[in-house]
Amino acid sequence: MNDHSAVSATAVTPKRDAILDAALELFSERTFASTSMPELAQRAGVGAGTIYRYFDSKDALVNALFQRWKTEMTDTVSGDIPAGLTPREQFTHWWRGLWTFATEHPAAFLFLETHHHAAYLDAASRRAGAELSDRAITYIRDGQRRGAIRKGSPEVLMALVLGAFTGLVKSATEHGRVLNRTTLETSDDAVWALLAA
Amino acid sequence: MNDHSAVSATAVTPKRDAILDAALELFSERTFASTSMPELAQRAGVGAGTIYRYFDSKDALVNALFQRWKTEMTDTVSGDIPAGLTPREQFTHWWRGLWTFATEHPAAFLFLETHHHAAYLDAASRRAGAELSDRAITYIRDGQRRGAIRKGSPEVLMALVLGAFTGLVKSATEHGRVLNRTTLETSDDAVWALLAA
Amino acid sequence: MNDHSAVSATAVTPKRDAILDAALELFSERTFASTSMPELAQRAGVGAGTIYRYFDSKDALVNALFQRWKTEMTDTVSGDIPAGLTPREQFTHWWRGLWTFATEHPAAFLFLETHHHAAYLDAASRRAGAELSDRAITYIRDGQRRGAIRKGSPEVLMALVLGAFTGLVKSATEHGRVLNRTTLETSDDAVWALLAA
Amino acid sequence: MNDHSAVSATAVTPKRDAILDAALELFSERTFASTSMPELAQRAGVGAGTIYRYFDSKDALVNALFQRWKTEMTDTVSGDIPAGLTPREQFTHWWRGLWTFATEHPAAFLFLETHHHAAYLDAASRRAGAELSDRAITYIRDGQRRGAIRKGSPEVLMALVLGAFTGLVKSATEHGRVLNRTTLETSDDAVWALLAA
DNA sequence: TATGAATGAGCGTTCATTCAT
DNA sequence: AATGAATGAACGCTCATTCAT
Repeated sequence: MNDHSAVSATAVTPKRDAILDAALELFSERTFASTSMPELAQRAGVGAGTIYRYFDSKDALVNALFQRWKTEMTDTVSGDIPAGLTPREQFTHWWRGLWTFATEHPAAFLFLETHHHAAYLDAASRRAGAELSDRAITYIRDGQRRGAIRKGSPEVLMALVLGAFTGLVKSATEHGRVLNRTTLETSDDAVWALLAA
Repeated sequence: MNDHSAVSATAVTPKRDAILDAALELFSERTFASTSMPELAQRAGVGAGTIYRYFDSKDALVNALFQRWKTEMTDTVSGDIPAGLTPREQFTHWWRGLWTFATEHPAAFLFLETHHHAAYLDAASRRAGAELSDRAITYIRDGQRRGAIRKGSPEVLMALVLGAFTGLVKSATEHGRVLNRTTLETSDDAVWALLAA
Repeated sequence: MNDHSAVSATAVTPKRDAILDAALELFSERTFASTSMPELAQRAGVGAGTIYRYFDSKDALVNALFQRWKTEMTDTVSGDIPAGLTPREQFTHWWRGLWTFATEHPAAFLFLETHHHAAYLDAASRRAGAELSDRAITYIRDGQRRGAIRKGSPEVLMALVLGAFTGLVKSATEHGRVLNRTTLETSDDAVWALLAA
Repeated sequence: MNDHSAVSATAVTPKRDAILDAALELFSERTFASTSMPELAQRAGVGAGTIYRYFDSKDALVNALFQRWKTEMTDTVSGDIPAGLTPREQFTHWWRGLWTFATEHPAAFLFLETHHHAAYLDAASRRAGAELSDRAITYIRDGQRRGAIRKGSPEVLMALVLGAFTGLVKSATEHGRVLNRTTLETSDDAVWALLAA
């Protein structure tokens, strides 16, 4: 069992990072199942055996990658929403957070989306995956209590909102467009209308 | 090259259908890449070699499957919208059409979604995939002209709407829920609010 | 799980036999652990994948081989000892049986000897391996009761006798000699002296 | 080429010894082929690279180990047989020597036996392996000349005797028994009967 | 001298595809 | 038309060996 977890976060582990970076590229270009370890090794610029110094298996690698980026996304999206805002203002923080993450790390966003349900995700990955949803549902429930968000199952509303954002990113990726600020603001208004009471 | 194109559309080709049906089951249970041809042959109740009488390769099979279901979905969703309706009424037809397809063929809906970007899709599949989007964009553009749908890029609005629906279906699947009529009506209102001027 | 056990014993399965024959050659020339599957496939004249139609794994193959030959050896050595003989006469049947088997199937004899304790042998192999010993111990116990065989632990006496025979075969193999009839008769007398009361 | 041959025999080379000791343990627990160098390094408490300061390769290591223990066994078994004894008395020295070595170094005894024929043994190992046999054959030939040992090929008689002893040790090991003094004395008599004229 | 991270050839095994029946 | 035994390239992974530190 290795994962170099004892190494401090500031330690330089360039090969481990090169492997994770190459994995993110390949798993979002193709998929996990259709990326081979030799291919990954080559892209990372390491020997095939080297991957196994850092990760126990292909599955362990994809889980480490998933957790790393899901945590980053959760922090970026829901990490620093100030208290004392109206639900409408909070929504803009959420939407802008999603936009920031998807713009800065488009491959990571698509990787997380594509691999969300995958059979090879372990308990830690599933827990990491649930955190952002949990926070969003809390936000929606609170907004409903304050009369700002429409009635209905918070899970359904969240699914609609996150689905809409995902649709936006995929569409932009497919057509080679970027998510510009105009799109951000238009969509912020439109999706808030979906949510508003 | 075979695809039985000489066989008339109404001819009964039970093995071909059995193969496509088994493929849909397996590709949505696991994934395309992690389904093997012998496995597929067994599920379809045919010999492994028989698949190659109907499809040139595994890739050709997944393309045929994609086109079959994308066509079906396009027809179900946008096939019979009566003329002379308001944009709001038309939207309900669209949304109900999506719901009908996703409810009657949940595996097909998820299969189409999952494989939308896949590298192995050929030109015909991509064309089939674009048809529904094209019709939706036409609808949105028309609604904007009539002042019923909010301003903004039709592509973006469509991405938001289809993304929202996809989010709904995936969420239901993940939590083992079905898309009931209440959810249908609640979401119809909410998503129309997203779209409405 | 395959092992073609449903196939009748008289069915011709030439590839399966070719694989087992090649495995016997290689496992006795080198060892199980240092024989590779590609090497084995080549020696057997089949593709590497073909081995896996007949055996689930390398371990399953070595177990099938062990059981096949241990059964054959048990039958040859202890299968047809007539009733009503003196212990001395019975001993000659045993010794001649060992000699027959080791002469007709020298590689099999060495393979069985070398792999007797191996960690990868399964329960069925261990059971097959114990049968001949059990019969030999019964013979010794009976000879002791009749006063023809010397006192002492039957297990120890059997270990000495079978060990002596094994030493003979290994020595012959090492020096490229065959076990001729003179050696057979000399050793029959000598080993009976070991056993006799 | 290294083997520290410049180092005097009495020099303390604790790492080399630690490596050889760990190798004996592991090669008798599993086998040579299924013991990895990193595993061996860890058991010996040295770095993986360190092994290569003392031994050129895995093969060189197993040869060094073989020679070390074969020499020790030869000395223990045939090193101090006093002159002027009868063949019967000498035999007891031989048998007791084997028993002493196998009791004090059971892993070494089994290692030597298991690797006797191994393809990777070099000329020096084969020479070391032949020494004890040569002395035993000289003893048998002398005993035959004096009329104390039965007629027949000395090689065959030696193979029977050493084989019998090996069978005894393996049987004891398999059943978790030790070679006690009673067994020693019983077997001394029995095996002398095999040898006696 | 000693280390252990790094390598890449080679392992056991799978699977898309072919072809004799 | 249909089969499924057979293939061999390619998979995930291991390990003897090297070499920068």
